[in-house]
Amino acid sequence: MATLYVGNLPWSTKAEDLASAFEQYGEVLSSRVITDRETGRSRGFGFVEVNDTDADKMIAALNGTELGGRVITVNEAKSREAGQV
DNA sequence: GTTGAGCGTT
Repeated sequence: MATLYVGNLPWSTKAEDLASAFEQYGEVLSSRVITDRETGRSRGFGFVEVNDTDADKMIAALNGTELGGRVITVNEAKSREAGQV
């Protein structure tokens, strides 16, 4: 699988919003929106785990598109932990 | 009741 970084999200975006948007273009395994640790508010970005086979076309399909009224950024995420090799 | 570049959590 592959992890996608999704940035420039509106504050109101939730993990399920990412999932429903990405599911249209490929297989979404998991989705997560990063929220502030202390306030619990959205940080305006998140991550979506997708099938590696679909990752490339999903980035191309969703990067620069509109979600929740804002144009989002989609890239392959840098893994903080396992997933590399 | 806010903000706006950036890469999270066991």
